[in-house]
Amino acid sequence: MEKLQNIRIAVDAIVFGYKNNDLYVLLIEQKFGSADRYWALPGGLVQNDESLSDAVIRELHEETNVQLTFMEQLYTFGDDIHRDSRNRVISVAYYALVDASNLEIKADTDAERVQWFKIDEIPPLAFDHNLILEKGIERLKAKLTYEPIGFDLLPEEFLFSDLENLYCTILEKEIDRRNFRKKILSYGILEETEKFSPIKTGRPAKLFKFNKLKYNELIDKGFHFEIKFA
Amino acid sequence: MEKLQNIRIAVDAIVFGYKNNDLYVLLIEQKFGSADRYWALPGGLVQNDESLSDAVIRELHEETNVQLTFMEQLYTFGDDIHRDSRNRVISVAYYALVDASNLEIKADTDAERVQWFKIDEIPPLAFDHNLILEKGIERLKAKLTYEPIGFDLLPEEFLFSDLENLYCTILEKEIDRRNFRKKILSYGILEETEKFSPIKTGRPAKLFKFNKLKYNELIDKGFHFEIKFA
DNA sequence: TTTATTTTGCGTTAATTATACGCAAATGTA
DNA sequence: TACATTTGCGTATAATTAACGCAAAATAAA
Repeated sequence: MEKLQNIRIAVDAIVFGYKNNDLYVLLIEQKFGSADRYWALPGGLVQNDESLSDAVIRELHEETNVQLTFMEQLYTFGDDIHRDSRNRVISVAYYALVDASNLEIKADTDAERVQWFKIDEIPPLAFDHNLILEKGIERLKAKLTYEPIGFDLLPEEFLFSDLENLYCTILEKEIDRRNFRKKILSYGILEETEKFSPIKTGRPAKLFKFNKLKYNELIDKGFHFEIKFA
Repeated sequence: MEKLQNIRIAVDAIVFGYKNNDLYVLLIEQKFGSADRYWALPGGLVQNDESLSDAVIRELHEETNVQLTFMEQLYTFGDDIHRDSRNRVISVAYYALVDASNLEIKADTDAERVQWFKIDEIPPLAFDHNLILEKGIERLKAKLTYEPIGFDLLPEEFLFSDLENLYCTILEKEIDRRNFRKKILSYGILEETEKFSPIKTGRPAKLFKFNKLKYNELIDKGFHFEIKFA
């Protein structure tokens, strides 16, 4: 007969933030391992009476203060049976977005440090977390082109140039500013505010808001969001 | 301190097949439960020393003879902690494609029946398998439009009208036969054979083959497969 | 006070792609 | 021989995308 199943199940979360025209990821460094310290994605074992998504929320709350604007399951990593050298652990990875523009993460505790890392300055991570992160970035890039999740990385009110820069930097592509603006505006999912940017150079720019209600209405009518580039 | 983790991990597989101009799914009915018998997706618990995808392959092999042409992880179902009434079980769902046109599934054993079900004639399934299947169909539909996985549901050599019908029936949309043909041919990923269809009505039609090598070459050059409809 | 500099916001045109068809060719059948 | 059926190729038009031009509104410099 089969041996009793002895596999642990964990969740890990990729938290993406965008600030200063760069994409960041939230990492933690556990200190109780004393010997080799590694930066890692926030996460941990799932509790018996807890749903997977609740487990992610809990782990993130324990380690950070971040207010998520979007969260979605990414992939389950369980093909490498030695991804954790101590035990067989299968990890259900999630990725989440936050408005990092004016966000405080929790102060470091005795147990761990928490820090934002630029996406192109990621250190070697614990377990297979570099792999997980890679897959997360891939997914973020793809999703950005067919769902309006870019707004979840920006403040409630933002400049058109912010949105444009977000797309350029994350997708690592050049886009024509004017065509981009025309396209997004044609969808009718942005609301113009009366406010102007506090920036002191060039022509003052209006602040815009994403109208999620309007977006959902359009979706019901068969609308499909899409941003493509050469 | 935390209670020891007591969560089981299983895999389930949606096997899609296409024949007679209809999409089918492979279901099994376990008999040892005696009382209430339910049709269910093939699957089972993951073994300690086995990768997730190996577990799927093994379970499918135990229950069927199918030769997979495509397999991909779909989603991990673990938000409903009572999805299995007996134990907490988290299921990693996969979906796979086969050429069902001339395929024998295993004969029914004492333990279970195996059968193809038309996608619009699915009975109530065990656990949350109807939900899993729904998500699988959604994914299949989406993927069909941006990756050439339709060929994995067809025989090695197929008619253009087969391919066209496959897209029409799975996506439940009408398409213009001539524009569809033009579009696919323009990609240069099909190979014409010298053979003709054995069908005895209308003008004889050439058999085509999907040239995967050519497709991969194009992908490397930045090609993007896409089939859109009104 | 003028003159650059910078960034926004709105337009125009050409190139490409999608859509909607027409129609002859090649077979089997009445 | 005429007819029904399905394939295979083509063409005209509409719609969308891509590539730019340029004035407006502010600050900074001369």
